Formats: sequence, structure tokens, C-alpha cells
Amino acid sequence: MTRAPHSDRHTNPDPAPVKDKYDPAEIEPRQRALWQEAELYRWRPERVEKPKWFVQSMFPYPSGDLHVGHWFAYTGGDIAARFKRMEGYNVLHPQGFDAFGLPAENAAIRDQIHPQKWTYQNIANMRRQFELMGNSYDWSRQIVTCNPEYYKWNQIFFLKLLEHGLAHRSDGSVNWCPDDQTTLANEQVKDGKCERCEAIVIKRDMPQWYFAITKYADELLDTSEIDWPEKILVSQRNWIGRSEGVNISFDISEYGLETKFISTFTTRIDTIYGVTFLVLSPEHPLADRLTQTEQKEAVDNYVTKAARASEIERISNTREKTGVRTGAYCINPLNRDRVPIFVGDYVLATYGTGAVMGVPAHDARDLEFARKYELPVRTVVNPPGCDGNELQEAYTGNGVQINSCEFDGMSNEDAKEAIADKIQANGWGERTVSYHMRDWLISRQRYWGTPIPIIYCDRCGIVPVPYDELPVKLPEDAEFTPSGKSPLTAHKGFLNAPCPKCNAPAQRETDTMDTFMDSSWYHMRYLSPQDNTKPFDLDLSTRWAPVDQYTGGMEHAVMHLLYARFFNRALRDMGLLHFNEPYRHLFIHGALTTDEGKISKRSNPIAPDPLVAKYGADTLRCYLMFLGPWDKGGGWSDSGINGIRRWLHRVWEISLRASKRFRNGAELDRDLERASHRLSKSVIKDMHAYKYNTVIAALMTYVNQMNEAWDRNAAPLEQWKASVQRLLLHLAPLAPHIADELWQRNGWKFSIHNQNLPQWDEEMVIAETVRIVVQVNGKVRDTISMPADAGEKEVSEAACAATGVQRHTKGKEIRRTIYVPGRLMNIVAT
RNA sequence: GGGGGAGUGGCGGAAUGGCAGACGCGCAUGCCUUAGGAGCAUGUGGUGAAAACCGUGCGGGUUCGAAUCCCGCCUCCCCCACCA
Repeated sequence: MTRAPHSDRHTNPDPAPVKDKYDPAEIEPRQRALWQEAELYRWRPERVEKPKWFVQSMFPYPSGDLHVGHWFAYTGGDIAARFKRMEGYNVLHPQGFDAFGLPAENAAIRDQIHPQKWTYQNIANMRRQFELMGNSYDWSRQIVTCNPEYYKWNQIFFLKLLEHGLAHRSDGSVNWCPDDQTTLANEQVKDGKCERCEAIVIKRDMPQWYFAITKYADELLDTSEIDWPEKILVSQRNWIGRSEGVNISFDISEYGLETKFISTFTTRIDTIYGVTFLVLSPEHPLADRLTQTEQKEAVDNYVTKAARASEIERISNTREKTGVRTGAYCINPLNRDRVPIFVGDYVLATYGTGAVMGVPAHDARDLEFARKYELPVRTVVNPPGCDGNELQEAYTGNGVQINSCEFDGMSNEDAKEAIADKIQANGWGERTVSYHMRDWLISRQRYWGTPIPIIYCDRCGIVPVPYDELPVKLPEDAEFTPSGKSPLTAHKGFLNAPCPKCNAPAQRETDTMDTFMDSSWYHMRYLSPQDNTKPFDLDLSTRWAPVDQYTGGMEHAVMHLLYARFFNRALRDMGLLHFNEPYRHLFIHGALTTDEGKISKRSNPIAPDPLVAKYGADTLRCYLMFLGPWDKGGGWSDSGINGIRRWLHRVWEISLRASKRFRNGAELDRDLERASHRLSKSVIKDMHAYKYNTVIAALMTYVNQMNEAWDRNAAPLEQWKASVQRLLLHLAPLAPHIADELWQRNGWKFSIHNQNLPQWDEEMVIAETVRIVVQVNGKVRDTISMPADAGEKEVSEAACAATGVQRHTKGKEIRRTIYVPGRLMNIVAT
């Protein structure tokens, strides 16, 4: 229903035809059609005269609908791309879909819809929603990772990694539902139970494929080639978790097993004389072997229970440290002490050697454990100034060795080296480096992912699928059962295949790859998305890589971003590309939240579409960016969106005002001129820092200043037009539709998005006179107005004479003055 | 538990050693209007008649000067190996 235009029934001082009103619903689709027709955002690699700028936002998972969280993330990326174009760069800004993953499979089970159909429906819908945003993507380069033309390259990379010794098959622990006989993702485990059948979930080992990221651990610690936020670099360093220490063996030969020693890793070999017990992880191969008959039942029960706890639970310091005696003992090689062996779940099988030496005096967790099981506490590093009383807390700092035989009296730092030397000399162990990072487990017991191109043959063993048979495609007629079991294991046509070597009946690998495989190299695929002869173009990649600017969310701080760095190096070492780092600059935007937490598909999506229908895409874009700094995120509420709409209406009106009715001034309006140069200075500076909220604030201020200039009636037409141009040019990256519409309505050449940034002149920023704040003893007492070029002496004299200053210096002696040129004068008086 | 970030008016935020609260929301008053979830104008941290004083989570410190730097504490949010 259309409302009657009431306004022209009444006296309107300046009646405007309806079509001159700002109507986003009319102009936004029209502008987007013009851009598309002109192929405005198509990447043109042949334009080598311009410097290149590859700017990429982390591609979305096609979960169904874009929510305002997506808009928040992708608007910022688009603004960055548009700004770089106006700075004169040749910009590539692509987009795609990270289309493999668990939700598609869940939908298949729940709604009996094929994951492929579900995924492509979602992609179509999200493409439509993306286009509403008006982002400057080159959609001709869209990639979809579940397309066989894409995942074929995952399979080829997998085989190449295997050939180069960078992929291996080893046991790994999974969440296992004993009722459904299937692997569960962490998110499918609710309170230790299977979310489908409520059976208690256990940990189970099964053979899985890994990539040898640990071989690159030290290289990944080198971040000299990348400009990333420090918080991300810190996260990656912590994740890699490099620590230097000693592997030392404790003698268990008295039990007559083929294994004569338990190896433990410690970074504190200086505390070796303080060892009063030893703890094995429940998964440790010796845990069962060493357990004495009378302890057997207790240990078995404990190990079964431990298999149910998650890793994060287990290493939590608030959780009580528990363990159980094995009844066995081992010998500390340095002092021949015989110490008891426990099994405890605060020790992780995956870190170090899966066994730790217990030094309760110098480790908080060990102390807690020792107190619980009444084990002795022996201090071996004396804190400085210690009076010899027993320590109340574990002491982890430096000090002097005591109770440590010939090392007594040394600093513990020196003792670390001396003890390590002695251990190496006697063959009890060796210095080693341990990493917290494990190899990258890529196997997933799922359907909706890249099939791992391997065939298992009884005679030939593990046989790679030959390159000319790739891709190994997902069968389309798979069945999705409520148990969640991988459909590939039940699909005879997929499972059974002849061995490529001996042609005997054999079976395919039914696991698929982690979706982080897809995202480890996708940026390169944007350069040649339709090329079926190679994964990416070596020449283009050499010229266009690395990605200059990558933006995304904090949740990818470690895994995706570390895997991509690893993968790039692996490709380099296999001769497939010639650079080290995939992403040169990185920007991590914040998250939009509601009272219920972070906005996401899973928790509380807020749909942008109704807001676009009511306010327009430009208003929503600006509103989201005006909420706060892009890297901080913030709380979502639409309570202020109307303010942005009002402002864009004012931009509309002020930009078209002169053509209707211009009140000409004769001379340049100096205040407006200064405001213009100041605007460009602050906008350009803040755009480089992604501070879009203050960019918008500066533009709002400028609109107010233009209105003041209009009221002064002082600006000549040319100056006014230049001001409108400047306003629109700086607005264009943020609100691309209205900026281009107004640009064209003013008769300027299509498109505003092909224009260069306005220039500014530092001399024009400086005012002729400056207001100087005058303080007495640090408190503001007056302000004075001075010529911009006034010297300190003149300012000081004027400041002392100011009435507000006089009042507070009367009867006092002026000790000194501090002058901040052009800004502030502080008078110290007592 | 570990790692990261943040605490400023009624609200979102600005200011990173120099006028605290830019810009906007909300609110108030006025104008316009048959009408307004529209538009325009003015005002808007607190106390106070004023002068002035107080004020950036809390307590201390450095400094001529601290939201900003340092020390100690409190609170909240985000991320953490099969969600992507």
C-alpha cells in the first residue's frame, strides 16, 4: 500500500518532487545494476600500471542466512577494498563459500535433504543476501569448496604431502558413541553424552591421517614477514608452545618388562632431586603393564572414567587432581631414590612423553597431588631470603640449590645446565625441545568433506589413488541415518574398489578431510577459479601473493591461520609456489553480541533483511560501523539506527541543495575550506586504522559544518560543489549506493567508485588563530586566543594576564610555566 | 585452567600524557503540523543561587598535568584441537 503524499497539501517552503526524496529501496538496486553492467568491481590483473592489493575476508560457511554478524564482518572488509581502490590500487576482492562441514550432514539426518542440495540452496540464498549489501566483490571468481573441481586439488595436495613425508597415519583419540557406533564431534557431545542417543561418550583410539605441521614448528614461530596483531602472534606462539627441557628416564627394570625405563619430559631438571613420585597419563602404554595385581581393579576403573573427561576439563586447575597408585616404583637415576608410580588424568598423553616427574615443592599441581596422597615434599630450590621454614606454596621461582648433592649452593639456573650435562654424560637422558602443538589431524569420520584418496589393500597395504583417477567423488546416493554413522562406510559402491597396484578387491578410505584443508589454500584459487589444469597459476600467484589484507574473526586466531601458514610452507617446499607467508597484513574484527552472547547462526541470529527493507543497505552498513571500533565488536541493538537514516537524509538534501537554490558568496569561506582539509586528513588517517566509527563521526561533523557555511551564505558555488564532492568521495566506501547516486545526480562522471581520494593540505588545516587552554597547577582556569605563530613568551604573558588565571595566582609566586605549542599553557604557582 | 580484550553520562562511544564526554542515540523545551514512532531549533555528566567543587570500576603511586603510565585489587566479555 502506498501512502498519499500529504506534504503537498500544506505550505512547504521548498516543495521537492517525490522522486527527489532519498529512497534507498529505489536507488540501491538501480546503482547495483549500473555497477554490474559496467563490471565495476571485476579484477583486471592486466592493469599492471597500478600497485596490486589483494584484500580478502574469511569466506563464510553457508549456514543458511546472513545475519547482522556477517554484515558487520563483511561490510568492514568491503570498506577496506573500496578505500584501496580510491587510493589508486588495483584491487582483487573476492568471495566464496566454505561449503563442507557438519551442519549440512546434520540437516541431512534431520530433514532428509541431501547435504549437497542443502548447501547449494543456502549458497543461492546467501548470494542474494550478499548482493543486498552492495559489496564490491568480483563474483566471477566465486569459489565453492564442495565442488569436485575444487576438492580435487585437496586430494592432489594430500597425495603430494604423502609423497614428501608430510602426511602419515597414526592412532588418534576420538569421541565415540558406543550405541551408535560412530564418532562424534565435540559439539555433538552434551554433558559427556551423545546428543542423539544419550549414551555415555568415551574416548577411543583409531588410525587417522595427520599432516606433519610439527616439522614446521620452529619456522612457524618466525613471524618476521607478517604484520599481524600482537594478540594473534601471542596465541600462535602459545599454541605451538615451544619449551626447552630434558627427557630423563626412570628405571623400571625390576619388573622384567621389555621396556626398562619410563621417559619423562621436564623443563625444570634443576628440581630432579625433589622428585617424590611419578605420574603416567591414563593412556600411557606402561600404565596397564606396571599395575600390580592388587591395584588392577582400581586402575582399570580410573582409566575408564578418565576416558570420559575432555582434555580441557582434565587440565583445568580448579578440578581436583586425582590419581591412583599402580603399586609399582621407579628409580631416580640421580639419587637412586625409589619413588611410587601413579596414574593421574591431569597428565596428558599428548604432551611431552605422557609421563611427568612429581616435584611437589616446585609445582602447584604436583603439590596438590602430593598433599592428597600424602607424599613427601622436598624443597630443592631455596627461595632468596628463605628462613628454612617449610614452604606453604609451591615455589616456582629462581633460587639456590639445596638437597641436591654436588649441585648444592649453585643457582638453579646454573644447576639446570650442570645437571643436564651430567644426565647426558651418563646416558640417563638428553636435552630436548618439546612442543605443545601436535600434528594436524585431518581425518573426519563424516560424509560431507573431501574424500581422502587412499585405498587399503590386504596385500599391498596403503595405496594412493592414482592421479588420473582423481577426483574421488562423493557418491550422491548416500543414506543418512539417524545414528549419524558416516554414510561412506555403508555405501558398497564407494567402499569397494580394486587395488590400483594389484587389482585385487580392496577398500577405500571412508574418512574425509578436515574442512580447514579447504581454507588452507583457497586464497590462491581465487586467482584462477576455473582452471582445471592446475590448482593455481604459478605466475599469477607469484605476482599477486601474498594476500595483502586479510580480515576475519578471533575464532580463527590459531587453527585456520596457523594451518594456512603451514600449508603455504609445505607447498613451497614441494616447489608449488615461491613465497613463505599467505597473509601479509591481518585485521581481526570484533564480534557483535546480544544479551545471549555472540550473534551466530546457532545462538541468536538477527536477520538484516527486514532492516534493509526498512532503512536500506547503506544505513545498515553505516550503522553497524558506527556502533564502535570495528576491532572491538559490541552489543547489538537497533535503537540508534534511525540516527544514521536521518543523517543520510541530510546528506541527500545537502548534496542536491545547490542545484535547486544556491545563495552565492563572493569569497572563499575559509572556515569551510579548513573544515574540508581537516575532514580528509582525519578520514584518511582513520580509514587506514579501520576506525570506521570515527570516520562516520567526522563525516557527520562535516555535514554540520557545511550547514553552518550555508547559513553564513559565504561560499562561492565552486567551493560548495567541491565540498559536496569531498563529502561524497569520503562517504563512498561506507555508503556506496547513495554516494554514487548523488555523484551522478550532480552530473559528475560515473562512477564515484572509480575516483581518487581527495587531497588535503597541512597548511590549510592550521587555523590563523588558536585557542590555548591555560591551567594553573594543572587545573583549567581560562582560555586565550592567540595567533597561530605566537611564540612561547607572548603566550605566557597573555596567559598570566587572563582573568581566570589572575584569580588563582593572586598572592602566589609563579615558579615555572609549561607550554604545549598551540594547545596549552600550564602555570605552576605556589 | 590457559590465552586475549574491556570497564568513561540514561545508552553506543570519543579522547593513548595536555579543555573528559567528539559524533550519535535517548530525553527535555520550543517551532511546524489535523495528526506523528516525521522534520527543524535549542539544551542535556553530577552538586550548587553563584563562585566553585566533584567526576573515567576500586585502592595506592609517578608527573607541572593521568581516562591514558606504574603497582595491587574487583568485575564483565571473547577464544581454546571433530562448529567453522
